[in-house]
Amino acid sequence: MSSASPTDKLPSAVVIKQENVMEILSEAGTVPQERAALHPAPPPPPAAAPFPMEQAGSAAAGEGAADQIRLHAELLARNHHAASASSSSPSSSSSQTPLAFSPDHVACVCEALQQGGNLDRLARFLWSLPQSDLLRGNESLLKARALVAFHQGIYPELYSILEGHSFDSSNHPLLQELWYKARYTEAERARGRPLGAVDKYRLRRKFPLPRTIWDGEETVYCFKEKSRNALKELYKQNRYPSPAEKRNLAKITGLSLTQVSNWFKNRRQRDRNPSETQSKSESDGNPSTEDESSKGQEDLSPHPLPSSSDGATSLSLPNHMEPVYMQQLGNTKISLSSSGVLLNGNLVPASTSSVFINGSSFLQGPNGVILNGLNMGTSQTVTLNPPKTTSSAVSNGVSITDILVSSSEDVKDFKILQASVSNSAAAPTPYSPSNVPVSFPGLIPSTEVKRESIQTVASQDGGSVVTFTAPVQINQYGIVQIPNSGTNGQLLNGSIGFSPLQLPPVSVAASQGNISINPSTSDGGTFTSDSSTVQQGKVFFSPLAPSAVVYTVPNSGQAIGSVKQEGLERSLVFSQLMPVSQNAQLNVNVSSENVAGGGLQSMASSLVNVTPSHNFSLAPPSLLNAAELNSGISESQSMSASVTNTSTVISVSNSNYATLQNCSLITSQDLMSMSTAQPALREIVSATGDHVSHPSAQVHPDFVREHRLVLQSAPDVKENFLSNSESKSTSNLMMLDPKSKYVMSNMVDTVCEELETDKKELAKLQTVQMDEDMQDF
DNA sequence: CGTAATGATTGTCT
DNA sequence: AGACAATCATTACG
Repeated sequence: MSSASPTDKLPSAVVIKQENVMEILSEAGTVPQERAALHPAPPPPPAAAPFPMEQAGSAAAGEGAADQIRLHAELLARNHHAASASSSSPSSSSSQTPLAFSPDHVACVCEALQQGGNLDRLARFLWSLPQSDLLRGNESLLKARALVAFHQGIYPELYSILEGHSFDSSNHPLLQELWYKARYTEAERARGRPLGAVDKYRLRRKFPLPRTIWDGEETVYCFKEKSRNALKELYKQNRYPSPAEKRNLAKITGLSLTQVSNWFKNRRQRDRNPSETQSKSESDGNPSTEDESSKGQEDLSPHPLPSSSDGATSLSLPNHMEPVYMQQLGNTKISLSSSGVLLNGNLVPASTSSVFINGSSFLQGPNGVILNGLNMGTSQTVTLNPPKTTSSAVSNGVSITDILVSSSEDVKDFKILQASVSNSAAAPTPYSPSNVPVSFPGLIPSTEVKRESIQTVASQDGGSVVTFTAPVQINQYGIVQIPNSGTNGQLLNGSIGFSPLQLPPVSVAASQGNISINPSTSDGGTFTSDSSTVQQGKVFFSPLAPSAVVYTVPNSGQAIGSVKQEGLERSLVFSQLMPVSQNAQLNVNVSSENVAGGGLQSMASSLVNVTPSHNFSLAPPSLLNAAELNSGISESQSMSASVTNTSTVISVSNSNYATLQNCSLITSQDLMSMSTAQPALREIVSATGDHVSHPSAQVHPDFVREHRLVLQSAPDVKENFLSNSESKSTSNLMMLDPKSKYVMSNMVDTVCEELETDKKELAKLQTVQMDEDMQDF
């Protein structure tokens, strides 16, 4: 996502030809060279005064004024406004007299000169301008001044300009670049050597962009942890995913197809050459060596903790029990391989028989139960205990941490990291592990645990019991609240605890089918339709909106609500399953044959307030899953479904799309909006088409999507615009070349012409276009 | 500031 | 077109 990097040059998706402008400017007898001869000396240093006109009726000023006039005359003459231009005498441009040209004219000229890349001339022009209130807030002028300041190396002036005026977002890219480049240049001069990438990065950090030229939106370079986990998981299974798999993964992770491909590419490369990266953690182990499918059995086999081969004992879990590994990465951690569950966009690889349900993280075990809780409070007690031999349940109530129990080779990756997501109450402040009691003393090898904050996780022999003291709430991340609770408020992050979905590995392996919970559609088909490409046996839960599921533990009146897991029985106790948000409907489509077959069934049945049928739908509508968005984009059929129910964003984008495409006549407003959209479009394009900067932000994908749609439709729009404008003989401002690039043609002509009618629009338009071009500066 | 980890890009090969 | 190797760029950590 290089596009996100501030230093990256945006691809010149929009190219404005400068020849025309230059021709015009030089045609009227003032060839650039001539000008150079006329004005061999650079304008007075801006340091003295950016707009020296006031102070000087000097010859130099007069000369500048003459230059200005000449310039304007050139421009205007071509637009049949020679009369007005000629009427003005050189003296008319003095400070005492009103502007010979309107601010729009001045802006027009500034833009034209910027366009032509003739900064020296632009500098002279600016220098010649009188100080006028009319021009004071003129953004084009300010931008021109900034450019000139940069060009002349007067950086304090540049910074002052950039910080002193809140620029339109369309100008941000250019001005940001000026800002950074000025910083770089200053630093280079100071150090006397070229800057490296890291040096530049440090400068960017040291001199953050002023908000006047930056919307404050952070760029994200690294992928979300859950995305990486999903990638890793698939990688373990298949180092060479098919295009379909990549697409699917892209959907799941919210990454672009290119990013997914890049990731695999890099991963393979780095696994291949472990030498270059000594990172032990990497490799995920031995990627190449294991073919997940073949390794399935191995994966399933527990990996003893480093501390003891007999992990079970160390955990004070039954001996027969498989070792449990705890892992937590960011908001989510995935581990395992064979059959998986996807919740909230998190891919949970299927392991032998484990189900993860979690808004932002989950626990996984070989045969485990995953309960993840955030901020459950100290009172929360989780008990784990694998009944017979295979299953184990783990629940954590850590305020910041999620625990993931995994079964296998992921051991290397197992780490407990600080979770970034928690309920609102959770402060972003780093927590200190020391404050948090760890109740799995032996469970977490110190070497593997980076940060641990397991508050109360206990395991008991005798029965897997997960206990929560009352109230559990569901926060936006899916925290479940338990009604009836007494005093202690507890939050379960993860929202749903599935205790006993654990099935013998066999049953899981054999069972196939997907469970999908689609937040967006009534039919829930968005995911399912694609699920075929997904590995069988996986359960997909698309993002649980802030609503999600309410998981109530009966008997909450008791000190501890409990979910009991008994031996072979797969019982799951859900006392309440209620939609928390609007329209929230829980919709789970479970293939009949499926899954965990009995397991799920039992689950369903045990869910109170849930239809016994295999289907329940979760339709939390306010949020869209990135995956769905992507699917919507790539696959039109799914789009309609999404649109109906979920997000206004989508519908908006659709409407825009339709509008753009269908409009036979594009008004100036349309044009403007399109133009302003370009920066965004360009960003997207540069980002290999679709990298999402903030995949986590549910809204963001929408944004991207929207712009993608716009992007798609843009060519048509432009063409329409062109033909329309031409037919109306209003202007010929922009043209599209075969490569869909903008071509500024006869810019000055048109601009001046337009000034008569639609000055502002054109000026802005032009500004936008100019900005695009100015990237090269 | 050095460095590790990792995402992106480029050029080449098949 | 996709895979690959080499390399660059960004970010974070100490």
